[in-house]
Amino acid sequence: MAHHDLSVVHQQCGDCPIRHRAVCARCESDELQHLEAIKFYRSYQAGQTVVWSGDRMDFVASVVTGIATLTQTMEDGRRQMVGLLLPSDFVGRPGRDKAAYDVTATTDLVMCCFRKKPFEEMMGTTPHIAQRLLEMTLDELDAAREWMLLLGRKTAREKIASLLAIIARRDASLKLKTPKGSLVFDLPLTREEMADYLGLTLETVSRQISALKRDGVIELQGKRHVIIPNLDRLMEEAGDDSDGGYLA
Amino acid sequence: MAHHDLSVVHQQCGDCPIRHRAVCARCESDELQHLEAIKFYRSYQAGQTVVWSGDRMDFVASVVTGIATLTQTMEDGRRQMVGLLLPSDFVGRPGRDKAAYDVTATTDLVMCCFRKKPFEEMMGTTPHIAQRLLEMTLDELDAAREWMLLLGRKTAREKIASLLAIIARRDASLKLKTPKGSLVFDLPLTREEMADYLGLTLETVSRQISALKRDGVIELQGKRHVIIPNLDRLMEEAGDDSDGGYLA
DNA sequence: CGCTACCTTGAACATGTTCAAAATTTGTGG
DNA sequence: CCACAAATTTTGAACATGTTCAAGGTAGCG
Repeated sequence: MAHHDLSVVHQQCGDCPIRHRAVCARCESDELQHLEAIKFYRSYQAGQTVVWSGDRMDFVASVVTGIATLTQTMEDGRRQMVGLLLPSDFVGRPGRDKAAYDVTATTDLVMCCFRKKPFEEMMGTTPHIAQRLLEMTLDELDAAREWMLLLGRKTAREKIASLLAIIARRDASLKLKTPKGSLVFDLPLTREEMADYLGLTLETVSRQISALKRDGVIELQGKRHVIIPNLDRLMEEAGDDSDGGYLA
Repeated sequence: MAHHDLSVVHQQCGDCPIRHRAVCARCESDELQHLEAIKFYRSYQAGQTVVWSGDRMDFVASVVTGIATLTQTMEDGRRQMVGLLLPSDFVGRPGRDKAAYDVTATTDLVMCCFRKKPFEEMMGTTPHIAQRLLEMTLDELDAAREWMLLLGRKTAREKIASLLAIIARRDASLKLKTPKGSLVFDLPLTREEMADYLGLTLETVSRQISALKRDGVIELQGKRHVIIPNLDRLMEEAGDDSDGGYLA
C-alpha cells in the first residue's frame, strides 16, 4: 500500500506528454486554459480497478502514462478484453453516466480527468474537442473491427503474432525508431491478460509463445522481454497483408 | 439484370423513413435543405458490391432501406463480417478516401449518398451533423465490442442464439411490438453470411440452428422464417445478462 | 531462503472444422 | 404448371485445433 500521492501532481497542459495526440490535441491555447480549469489527475497502481462495469462514472479521462484495459465479463466468469488503453487514449463516453466495461490499470497509471458535466458543456461550445473525439472514436472503431477479424478467423499462432506485432509497432512509433531492423520491448501484459485479449486460454498463449521462440520468430529474455529480429517475418506469421494499418 | 432504375427516385428529407435516426437526425429544416442539395440516391440489387476494400470512395452515405454488410478478407480467403448495416446506419468515414472494408448489399438496397467534399465542409459548419455522427460512432463502437465478446468467448450455440436475439430485437423495435411475447421474422442472411458474421463455418451454423429448433428454442418455417416463442429463453441461450443493451 | 505469482509443459478431451454426400429450395425455360 | 438446373442447406464421419485438468518449473521479492 505504498501510495505515492501522485494525485496531487498538477501539470501545465503545454508540457503534457500527450498534448498532441489526446482529445485536447486540436485545442488552441485559450481552449486549453478552459480545459485546464476543469481537469484533475488521478493515479492508480498496477492491478487496481479504475471503474467497474455498471458503476456510475462522473468523469471522462485521457490516459497520460501507463496502460489500462477494458474488459467485459460474462456471468459465469468468461472474460474478453475489448480495448487496450495507451497514453492519449480516451476513457468514458459523453452522454452516458454508467461505465460499460471494467477499466483496470495493468501498469501504474496516471489519468487526466474531466468532470463529465463541464466536459460535455465544453464539447458543445468547442468544436475542436468534438472533432478530435470523433476522429479518435473512428480510429478505435477501426481497431475494434481489425480485432474482430483476429478473434473470428485467426489461428492461435496468428493471434499471438498479431498482438506482438501491434505492441512492437506501437513501441517503435513511440521511440521513433526505423520500422525495419530489430525491435525490442517489454510485454505490458501477463499471459492471462494476453489470453483475455486474444480469446484464448493462458496455456495456449504460453504454448504459442514457446513455439514462436522455437521457430526463431521471436527471442525472449525472461518472460517479458521480447526481441523481434525480423518484423516482416512476424507480420507474415500474423497473417496480415504487409501494409495493414492497425491502431494509429 | 432487371435493373429497376431506383437511382432516379428523389424524395424530400421530410418524408424520409430514416429522418429521425440517421446522421441527419438532429438537423433543423434549414440544415436539411442544405443536405438535400448535396444528396443523391443510389440503389443496389441483392448481392451487389457497393465498394471494395481499398477502392477510392468519394461519397459517404446512409442506408435508407435494405441491409448491407461490412466484411474483411484475408489473403487466403478467410472472411469476417465486421458490421451489419441497417436502415439509418452510416457508411464511410469523413477524412478518408479509401474504403477500409468490402461493402455488400445483402438485400436490395437504397442509400442516400453525399459527396464527401461537401459533406466534410458541412460537418465543419453544422455541429448537429458532427454531434450525431459522434453519437452513432460511439454506438457502433459499443456494438463492435459486444461482438468481440461473442467472437472471443461464446460457444457456437450461444453465437447463433445471440445473432437471432439481435435480429429479433431489431425487428421488434422497428415494428414497435412488445418485447415479450412471441416474435416472428425473416432471416436477412444466408447460412454462410451468418457464419462470416459469427466466426464459424456454415456447417456449424446449420447444425446449431437445427439443434435450437430440436430443443424448442426456435421454430422454423422454411429456411428463413423464424419464430421465437420465448425471447427470454433465447436470451438465456445467448449467455447475455438479461438486460444487455445491444445496438440502439 | 522460501513464499507467492506467474509461467510452462503434458495428456486426455471437447468443440468446431473439413470433406463428402444427400436433401431441399429457388429460379428458369419449356 | 412442371421439370430441370443451380444454389443453398442439412447431415454424417473423420479430423484438428485449442481447452481442460494436472503437475512441475521459474522469477521476483519479502
